[in-house]
Amino acid sequence: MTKQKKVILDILRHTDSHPTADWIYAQARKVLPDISLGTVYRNLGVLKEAGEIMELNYGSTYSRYDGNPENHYHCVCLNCGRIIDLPMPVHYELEKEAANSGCSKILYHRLEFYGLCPDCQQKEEH
Amino acid sequence: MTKQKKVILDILRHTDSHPTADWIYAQARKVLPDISLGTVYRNLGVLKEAGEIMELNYGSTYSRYDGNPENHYHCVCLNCGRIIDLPMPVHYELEKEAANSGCSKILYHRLEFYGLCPDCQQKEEH
DNA sequence: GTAGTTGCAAACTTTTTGCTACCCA
DNA sequence: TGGGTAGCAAAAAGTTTGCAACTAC
Repeated sequence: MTKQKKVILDILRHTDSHPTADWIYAQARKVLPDISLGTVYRNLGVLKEAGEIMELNYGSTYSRYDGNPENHYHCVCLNCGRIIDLPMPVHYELEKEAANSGCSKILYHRLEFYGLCPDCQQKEEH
Repeated sequence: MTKQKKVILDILRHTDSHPTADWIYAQARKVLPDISLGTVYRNLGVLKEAGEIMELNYGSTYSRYDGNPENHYHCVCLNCGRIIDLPMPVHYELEKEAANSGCSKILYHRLEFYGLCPDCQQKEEH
């Protein structure tokens, strides 16, 4: 665990904003001004492999990262692009159903809802 | 509707392989040898906007396209990368639940299962 | 001491874009 | 004849990689 990796993990653990690699890089530079973008990507890859974080790619050309490795569901705002964690229970029974529909050996599933986040919804009402 | 757009839509409507832009380009060139990759991308974008097709990006650096614009669920094989359609019903009640958890104005949702496809599952057993 | 990691920069992949020419209603 | 597309090639955007120097243990 190098200090670079620690800083990156720290940043992800202390935000719920599902940031991009670039944003993480910018934050990390505030602590380690000489850190490089390559190192950020390398460590994000290592942390992902280790199951410490998750990589999300919901309808974008770039990835976002999630410091919470437990399965949980997301709301993706089609207006501002924000990704919000949803405090709803994970429906493992869906995996049984999918298995019966022809998907063998399911390890996990992902569920995202696309719409408007509360902020954008409110703005639209004005 | 130019002939290029028609060919691209035709290719997508007649496969269930969720192909990449590159694969579509290769197929299209068999019919229209002078078609360019830029045109493929442009038309995929237009068709997506028109709701004729869907763009999928499940854990890859590149997108795949789905000629079936109706919401349905997928099984992503972690071994061979294949994406399979699942003939299970769409659970719209999940959207109600998500709305109650803080996601306003939900337009649609996506659900994917990650695991092994029947082929890879079988190979693993040997 | 050394195995693994960094910073840097160049390379790579996928997708987008600018431009001129073309096609067809 | 003119508005919308195509083809081409160059550029953009995001990510990965090779390498010499450096770190952490």
